[in-house]
Amino acid sequence: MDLEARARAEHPEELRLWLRLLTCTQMIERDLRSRIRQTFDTTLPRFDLMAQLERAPQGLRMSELSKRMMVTGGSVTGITDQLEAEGLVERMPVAGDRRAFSVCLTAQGREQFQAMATVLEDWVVEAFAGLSSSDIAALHALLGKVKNHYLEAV
Amino acid sequence: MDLEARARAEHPEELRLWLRLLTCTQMIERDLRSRIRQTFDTTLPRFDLMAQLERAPQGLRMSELSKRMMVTGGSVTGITDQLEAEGLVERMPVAGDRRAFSVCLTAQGREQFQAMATVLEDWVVEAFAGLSSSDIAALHALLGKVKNHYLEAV
DNA sequence: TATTGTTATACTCTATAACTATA
DNA sequence: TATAGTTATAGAGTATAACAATA
Repeated sequence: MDLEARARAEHPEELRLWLRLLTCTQMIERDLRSRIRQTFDTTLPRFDLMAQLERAPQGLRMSELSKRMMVTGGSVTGITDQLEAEGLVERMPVAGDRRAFSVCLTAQGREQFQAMATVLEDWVVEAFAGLSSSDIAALHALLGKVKNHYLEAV
Repeated sequence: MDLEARARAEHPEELRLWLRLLTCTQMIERDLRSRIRQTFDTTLPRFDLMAQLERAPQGLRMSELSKRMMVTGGSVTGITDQLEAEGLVERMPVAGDRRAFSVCLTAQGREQFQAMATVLEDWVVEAFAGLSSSDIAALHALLGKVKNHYLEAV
């Protein structure tokens, strides 16, 4: 067995795991994306940004959104522009730093987010209908390990 | 508690699981995408298409690629065009159906794929370094449940 | 001099729908 | 009439880098 073949044989489990993780996520994501667009005329990144804000009532800075959504600043600016134009979020000045903004959900944005989240949750429940409660907990915990290790490594 | 609040309270675990699944996948995907582009000047969907072909030495039809990659036919055509222009894949005629093609890796494509896969595997191993062997097996099995249930539901 | 956020550019992927050729 | 694949269009997301304003 040559070096390359050895390298492949040594850790095929991780690669298989990655491919399966990617498949599952894309499968569900494609479905949700299609439904969310048809039902609410919006996109997953826009929903994601609103979800971040919903958990941060005091608002988040552009840089913080960028970090949490794991997207570059330019993308956050673009998505925020769209949502602001539709009156769903607003840029508030930050006391003590005139460079920065705090992006907040408007009342309308909060209302629309709640409506979307309710429906989305039903879809997500469907997506995981093959799992028992303990399966869900186990999967959540394992992915937590992946996430935490990754964040520490960076 | 009104209906909406009940709906949200009844299955918050699924939504949390979905968000974590999405986060983990995007985290790893972003990293791999960046590395694969800088190192090999290619993209994940292109790699994915080549990976599908690597597992199917006799080649795959456009429609089969579309199904396995879970993207529309137009996307497959576009990616195949690029790869064919670079001599990495080729469209072969299918005996008995002059409408169809069988897309195959060329010798050069197979060679380049092996080189990429070897390096990518190391990156993927890094990504899952927080998991033990049994964790990996468990995660793989749980995602398998998700996947199979989803495919049956469709 | 560093940081916050925006702008400009270019590219990839994606879906949709209309289209051609063949079955 | 249905299927395989292509084309055309339009849109979103992304990265990069240059830029403005402020720290």
